[in-house]
Amino acid sequence: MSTKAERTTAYIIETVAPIFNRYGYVGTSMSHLTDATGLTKGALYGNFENKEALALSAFEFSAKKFLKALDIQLAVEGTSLEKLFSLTQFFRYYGNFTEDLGGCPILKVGVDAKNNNHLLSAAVKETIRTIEGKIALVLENGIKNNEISIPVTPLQFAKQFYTMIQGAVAMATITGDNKYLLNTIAYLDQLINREIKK
Amino acid sequence: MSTKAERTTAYIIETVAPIFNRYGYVGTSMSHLTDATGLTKGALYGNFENKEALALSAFEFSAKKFLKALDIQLAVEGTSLEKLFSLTQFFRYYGNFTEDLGGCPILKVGVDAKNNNHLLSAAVKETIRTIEGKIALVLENGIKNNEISIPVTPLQFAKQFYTMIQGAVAMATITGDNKYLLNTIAYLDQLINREIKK
DNA sequence: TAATTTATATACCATACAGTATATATATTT
DNA sequence: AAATATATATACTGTATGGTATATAAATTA
Repeated sequence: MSTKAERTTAYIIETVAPIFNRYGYVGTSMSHLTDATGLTKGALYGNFENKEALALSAFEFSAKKFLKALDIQLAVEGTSLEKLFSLTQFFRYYGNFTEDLGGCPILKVGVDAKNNNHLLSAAVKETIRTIEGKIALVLENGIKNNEISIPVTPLQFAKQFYTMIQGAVAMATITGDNKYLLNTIAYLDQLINREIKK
Repeated sequence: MSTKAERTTAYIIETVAPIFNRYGYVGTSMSHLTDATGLTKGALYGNFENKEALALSAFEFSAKKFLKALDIQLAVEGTSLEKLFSLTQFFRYYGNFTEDLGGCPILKVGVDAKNNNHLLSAAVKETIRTIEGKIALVLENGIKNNEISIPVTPLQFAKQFYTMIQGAVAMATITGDNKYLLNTIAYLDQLINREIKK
């Protein structure tokens, strides 16, 4: 069993993550976080060296949650095509998933940290690389199993695929209109069926 | 000729716009702005009611600059196809254009202001509507002149088109890798040639 | 349960924040 | 150029910021 201290650290991270995500690094104050957690500064600084370390742990928590969800979609039983459709289905109502996280962590933290926090910015880039790699792996297997054929490398296609999704995520986030996601996913599903399905 | 006061107001806006864009609304402090302009708080508050009004004027300045560039691309002599290719070419090196603005104002301010500033957020949404409308108009004319045919309404296609571009802008911004833009534009150019060109 | 280690709360830094009242300097008008 | 109107600089609010030293409380170990 975990110690009380470990549970407190975990509690702080999961409570704080959506706040950092929503309001950004500079937009989130320590008092904001003491309010949300019901703890004092002493507790927060006892568990984390400073605000930056806390924000970094918070992003890593959100990123891990996202990557786990991604894994679940791509681990669905069936062909690579079914895995891809499982993924697009996940993004169709991505808003429901990111609600608890305070928005898409890749987009929010990626844009926010760009000029404010190098460590955070680097962590986001690394996460993007991981995401693209996971999608590329599914494509590779699909090619190997003769289920699909793509005109570029798997990684290149994965990048293009995720870029389109992220565009819809950005537009849906900024405008508050989920149709951007629905329409983009409809487009991608068509693209899979017509262009890469063998 | 404009008065000294008007010129000062204009000078403040254009100096301040890229800073707000780069560091976000809360991430930009008034002292940050007095440093950049070489003026004092007295001057800034003499020309703008408060920080929010200043940020709003700054965004509108950036948005207008972007919309003007968009107009130039879409006003190029030729068919609707040539106008679209002129637009995609503009986005190929969009980073050069947005450098002076402190990044893409739609993306940066759109994501940043979402939970921090309602006025700014509304202004971004309005700008997006304008952008989509301008692209849709080109498509409408293309249909009318029998140059293109699209499977959805012009506005719907314009939204999808801009969403894809914005995805590449987001990924290029977050990762610092312009290839996202180059590859997305290559894809879009292909799409135009193969799917909508008559 | 007592001793000890560890975590949290309190009270406090110095600094930076947005914003303002007023004095001074600069444009503009006469 | 003088009078007037306007814009900018200065000096100052009160509050909030991230962070810290230390006291107190609560876990953990003996």
